Amino acid sequence: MRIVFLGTGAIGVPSLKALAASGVHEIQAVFTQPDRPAGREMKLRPPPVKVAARALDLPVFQPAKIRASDARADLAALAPEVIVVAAYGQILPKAVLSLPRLGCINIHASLLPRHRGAAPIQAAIVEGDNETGITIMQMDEGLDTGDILLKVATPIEPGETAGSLHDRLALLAPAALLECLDRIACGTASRERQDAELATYAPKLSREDGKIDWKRSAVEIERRIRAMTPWPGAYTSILLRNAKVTLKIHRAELCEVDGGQAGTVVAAEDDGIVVAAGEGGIVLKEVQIAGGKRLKVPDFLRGHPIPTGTQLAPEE
RNA sequence: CGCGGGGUGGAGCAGCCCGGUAGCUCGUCAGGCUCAUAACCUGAAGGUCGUAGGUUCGAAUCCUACCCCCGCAA
Repeated sequence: MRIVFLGTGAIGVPSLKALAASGVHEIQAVFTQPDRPAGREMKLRPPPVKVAARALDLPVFQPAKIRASDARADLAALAPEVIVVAAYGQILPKAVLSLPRLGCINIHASLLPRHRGAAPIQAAIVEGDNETGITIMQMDEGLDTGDILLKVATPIEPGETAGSLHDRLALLAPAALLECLDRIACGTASRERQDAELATYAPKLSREDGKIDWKRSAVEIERRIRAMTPWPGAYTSILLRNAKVTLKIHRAELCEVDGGQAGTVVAAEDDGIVVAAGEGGIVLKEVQIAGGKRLKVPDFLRGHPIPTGTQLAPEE
């Protein structure tokens, strides 16, 4: 099939590569978001999909707005049979959705209708779901509301972070996508309408979402830490040398704890920094101070002794 | 020119403002104590203080340039 690929985030990269390597599909072009100032120094950085597309020698389009008339004209000129969308980052107008004969197919990183929206992977972990997956759907004008073509589930392992889950899901997508395109080509694709009653919405994350509220239960906090890793990162603050600094938490586990006010350090040993939560306790295993390197707790404690009773996130 | 922190024996840090013998917590090695130990005691090895210049009688410390790491912000 003649395909145009619309994607920006890394989750679409394996799928793009798989399409290119399939032998049966022709990727006419890749549309991705413009290079944006990012990273330190605010240098212009190309999105992951662009890098992959370039490596595959595919034509790349980076319209600021896909709904702009010239961008639509470019698309129309290619006359794709189907458009594949993966974490593109822009809402597609009806004119684009109806452009290809077979419409637009979206790769979504959750089992729809659960976790529609921008941050489905993180939401699945925050909610404590036992499983999540990849949904291939026929796009319509709503936000992730289109008919489901294919779903692939995967269990969420204990201790799994959004980062590791993201990578696994990204690798799950290609097979599902190819299977789906096959069925569409043969006319054997089945469509399942989403049950709106079961829908949940996973809004885009912000920096604030990584802030730990120690009054919540340890179970919730532990999930949040895993969900926010590696981005935006779970963090709290701590008083070191009389200065309040941000402490990023890379790895933590649930633990037993007796007593202790929420947010206070109950013990700080090489085994970890034990913090009392609203209910239960969290033991920090790997942390990072602002400006410092990511450190395992034993190393961190060498240079930053933390007395028992220290209050995290003081005065907030 | 987006803002900011940092590069000091193997690890993590202090010392820098107010130049003048390299320090702390660990680790490593040896010895001791002990039924024994990751515990405790004693001792030892190990550092061009990111790189290159400059100021100075003297620079980890002050000045300049460059390299590398990281937090914020996106």
